[in-house]
Amino acid sequence: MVRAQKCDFFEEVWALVRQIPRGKVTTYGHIAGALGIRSAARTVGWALNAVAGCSDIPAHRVVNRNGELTGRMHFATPTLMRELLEAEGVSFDGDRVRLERHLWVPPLTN
DNA sequence: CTATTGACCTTCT
DNA sequence: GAGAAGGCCAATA
Repeated sequence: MVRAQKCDFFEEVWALVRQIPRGKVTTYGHIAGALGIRSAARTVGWALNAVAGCSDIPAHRVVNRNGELTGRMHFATPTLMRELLEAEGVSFDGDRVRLERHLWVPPLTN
């Protein structure tokens, strides 16, 4: 499928997102930080966008540092992201996810 | 090939 | 404490 050469960065992101347990959410910064780069959070979003609704990557479980569903506009519908999270048992505070209850930290990859 | 933007975060002023 | 700028990787124009 994807030539793991120029997109190896994406693979790492997908690997972590894929490991996110149901009913939990993680943040771009934690993913980027787990990969060794805490500043490349932007690129993390790109990786998700590349597989948003096209792969087994639950991109809806990835939110920003504030718990806002920033990428909902990139989904099929602007409410799809929230619907999916709610369907998994994730609590919402207004338009934001309760990171205090569903914040999942990814394992540190070497 | 260069410049700009993009689902962001960190750090300095 | 708040605001502004920089930085990371990749894609598009």
